[in-house]
Amino acid sequence: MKTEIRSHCPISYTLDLLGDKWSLLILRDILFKSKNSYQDFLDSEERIATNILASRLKKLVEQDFLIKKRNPNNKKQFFYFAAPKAIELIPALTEFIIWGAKFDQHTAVPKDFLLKMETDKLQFVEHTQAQQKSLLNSNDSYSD
Amino acid sequence: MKTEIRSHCPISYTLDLLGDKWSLLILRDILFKSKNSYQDFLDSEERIATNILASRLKKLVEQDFLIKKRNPNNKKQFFYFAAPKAIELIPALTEFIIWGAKFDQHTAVPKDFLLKMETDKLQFVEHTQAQQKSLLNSNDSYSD
DNA sequence: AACCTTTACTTGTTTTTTGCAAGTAAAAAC
DNA sequence: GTTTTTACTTGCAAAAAACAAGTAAAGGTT
Repeated sequence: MKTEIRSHCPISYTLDLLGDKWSLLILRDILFKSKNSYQDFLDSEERIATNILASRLKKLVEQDFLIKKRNPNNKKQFFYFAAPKAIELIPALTEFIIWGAKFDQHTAVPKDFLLKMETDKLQFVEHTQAQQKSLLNSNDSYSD
Repeated sequence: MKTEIRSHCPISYTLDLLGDKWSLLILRDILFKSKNSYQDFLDSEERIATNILASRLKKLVEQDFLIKKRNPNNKKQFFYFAAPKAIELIPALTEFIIWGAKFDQHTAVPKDFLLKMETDKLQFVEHTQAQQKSLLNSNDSYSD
């Protein structure tokens, strides 16, 4: 899978890597919902197709957004962890959360949660990033 | 054009509205590059096709991201202005700029500009938003 | 040891979206 | 009155996504 880069405008570049229907939703599952396996992603309510999921995971690993590791307790299962390139997307995705919650009349985000998130935005971002970094480090020893 | 909403997760919702290959690039042109007309958008280096541009502009107007107005000095030309729903995307797009500039080895963004943007992020965001709001207001009197 | 389940995919086909080339139509300029 | 500008539309080809089904290996169950 080759990703065509339309230009070196930073917004365009980001969209070329991640601006399809599913890549950012997989990253959302990992970064904000503690999901890590193929089956976890399949179970998400947006219902990604198996072939699309497989091809997106492959691309995200190839492009260093995700790191794929065997579950040491179950040789047939793999876990996907956020690499630094993905962890650095947390500020942008946080702004998407704020925007989406503000303009979706039927948003799943509770009002008080949103309010807290907006006032303590930096804290929320840094806390989420620290969480992902420690997850990544704690599994450093695993193979694959 | 009907937009299917996959879920009311705010990230998913945002992507359902804007997560195609071109919508956010049109908004970038308006929000960050002072572009406002059909011809301006066609001239962008990413080379959108005319039919796609027309259909995206229609959708963005229908969904209240953009306001379409006649050029009062040239009856055949239209201008597209960012509505509040688009102006509120500036924080998210700013994070995309920062991310894209950081991870694209060949980014068009100069290092010192990026550094200034990161340290004075809030100021950059608010300045860009204020600019767009005044543009919108100053054209309030135009018809269409 | 044989069978069933879990897990992570792949394959083949249909549908939807995008891309490309050309054409239209009305206002404006010359 | 002819050409140019501006904003599109149309028709067809190519690419991407969606859907349904199948594969294959590891693990668990009897």
